[in-house]
Amino acid sequence: MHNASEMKSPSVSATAVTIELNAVLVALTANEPQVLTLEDGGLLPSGPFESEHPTLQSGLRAWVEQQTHHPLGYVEQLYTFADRNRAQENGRRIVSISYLGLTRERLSRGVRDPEWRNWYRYFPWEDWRAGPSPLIAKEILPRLRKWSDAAGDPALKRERRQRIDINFGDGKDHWNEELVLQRYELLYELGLVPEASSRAGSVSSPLPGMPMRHDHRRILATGIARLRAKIKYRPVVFELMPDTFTLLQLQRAIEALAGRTLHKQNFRRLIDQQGLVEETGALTSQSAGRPAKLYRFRREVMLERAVGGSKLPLSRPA
Amino acid sequence: MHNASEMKSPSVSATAVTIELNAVLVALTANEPQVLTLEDGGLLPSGPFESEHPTLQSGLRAWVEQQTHHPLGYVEQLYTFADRNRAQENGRRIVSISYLGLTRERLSRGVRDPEWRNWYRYFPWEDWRAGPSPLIAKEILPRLRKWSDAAGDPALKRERRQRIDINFGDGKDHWNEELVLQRYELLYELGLVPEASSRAGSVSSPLPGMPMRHDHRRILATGIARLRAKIKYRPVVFELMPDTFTLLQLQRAIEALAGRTLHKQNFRRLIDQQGLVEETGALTSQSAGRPAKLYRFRREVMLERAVGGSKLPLSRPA
DNA sequence: ACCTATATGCTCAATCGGAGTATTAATTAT
DNA sequence: ATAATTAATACTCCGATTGAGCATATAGGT
Repeated sequence: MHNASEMKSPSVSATAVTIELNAVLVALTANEPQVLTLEDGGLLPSGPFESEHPTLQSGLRAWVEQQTHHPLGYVEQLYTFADRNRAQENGRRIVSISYLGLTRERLSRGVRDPEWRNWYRYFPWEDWRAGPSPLIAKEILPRLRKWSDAAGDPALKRERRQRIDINFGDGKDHWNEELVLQRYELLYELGLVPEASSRAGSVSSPLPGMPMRHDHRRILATGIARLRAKIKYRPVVFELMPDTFTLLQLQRAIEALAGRTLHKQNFRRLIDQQGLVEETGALTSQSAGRPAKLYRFRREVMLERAVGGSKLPLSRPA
Repeated sequence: MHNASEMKSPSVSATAVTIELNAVLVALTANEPQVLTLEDGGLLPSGPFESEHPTLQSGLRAWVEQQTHHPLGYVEQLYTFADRNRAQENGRRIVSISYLGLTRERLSRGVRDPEWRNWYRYFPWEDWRAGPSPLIAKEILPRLRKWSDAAGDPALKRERRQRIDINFGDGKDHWNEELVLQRYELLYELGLVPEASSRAGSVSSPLPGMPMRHDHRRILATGIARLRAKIKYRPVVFELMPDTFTLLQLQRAIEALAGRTLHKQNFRRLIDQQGLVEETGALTSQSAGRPAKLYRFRREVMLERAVGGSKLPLSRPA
């Protein structure tokens, strides 16, 4: 029984840690995905969790809103980890809890430090809107192939080749836009990003793409990956859209996040099948081309659609 | 600039907290989903995070394996939260980080305290393998309807009805097996589970289904929900299966986790389309019925399949 | 009057997914 | 032994979904 009680609650002597909250705050400006950064783009906003906050999320909201003077919309937890490479002055371990936040407005516009940056500056190879990223074929794949060819064991070589294939495809097609994190981790492992420089081999001329301090670029990758996955089964894009918008604007928004172009007609078919939006009655006036209808998000569907498509071949209720 | 530096790292005076790791350990025995519990089923195994562990996951593995004397297979993080209702003797806040773990063997069999329990003892309404759970129509829906009918505002009433519908359907069909957590939370909100008794209204004769202490049943719900979602797009079931198995055994395993029955023929079609398994050449001998082929999991597919199906109507690479 | 840029409507074929029928091959009960 | 029972497997059908395009409509600009 003593064992059990040891398991059930931390002993008083349990290690004390400090909680750090990190935020990947996303907005869309001019059809470009933006993320809020600090210190010349080198850090994600982060702050301590103080015990007066009732929950972690409220703690996060508190300092984000205090810093940005703007309400924060949708928030979801990303991941928690204990950074083994960081400790505090007082020796306490730091545990980082990261969040993804979506917001409609550009916050603190023009201000120098909290600054919005296009997330593709950090991950240039993730933008396929103009076709397969040339960076992959020209810079990345050659180095990855060198790595897989360097494997002695044929089995290991096959494994490495497979891993490259899954993550980066053949440079042309078979691109899975959700693997943002895995791709970053592969590049990190091979020392192809500056953040990896403290480890083993030196960085052999790092790839294009801005680094961040600590593991903030990894956290950003996690956030992008999560968002790219989520837009497929939850109407979260609307958190980033203005109240009314045209279908093309909506399409461009999703394309910006996914880093891929969509088939216009099929996209429209999908949208109205899902009943996600309704016409406002108004039309766009300015700009070239035929005026488009304006739509608004049907907030009701947040309740209607439980989604969660089953890929399981269910049987009849009998 | 001072603002910025405040944001980037916790001040030395930042609140100290204690980390508690919780585990939802799952195994399958005789086609029933089992979860490891302590103290007569009232707690999930949990232990403190000590700073000598390089990562959170290794900390988790360490004490789980020390307690159960068995290696732990697949592990994934579930959620992190700061329980507002709990504080430690020394006043430190407790932050709980929960994990889902899958294991092939029944650990410490027959031992009294770490004990495996069928998870449907905690969530009887989640088992639809024998058809729509009668518990829902007889016990749950009547009480939920009382709640929705009690709403004065018609808009509120509609909202409540919708919420009931999404989560529990009409008692017959439209069941979404992934909403384990949302359903539990709804029941909790309405005070229909014993754990909610400390709050507002007293519990009006709680529903069937064993409670747990603290918020462990909520954590369990999170784990089940995650696993039910994951088996649809990742080959995690195999972490719970023996080395070789028949297709029916595999089907029963998935049915146990999902709480629903599958269409046998279509299930088989799906499995071999995906190329997840290969024949061993052997057949089953004992037991009634025509002998079945034995299969094994093709570990290679872990690499092959990046899966992540897109529901986006992509356009051609142009 | 054209040209260009969008918005929208519709079609067509391939594939997928849900449901069921039919047949084969073992074990168990009578 | 023979029939009943339990599984395993093979196929078929058909409606819904999805990927790709063609065609037409409606604006502003030159």
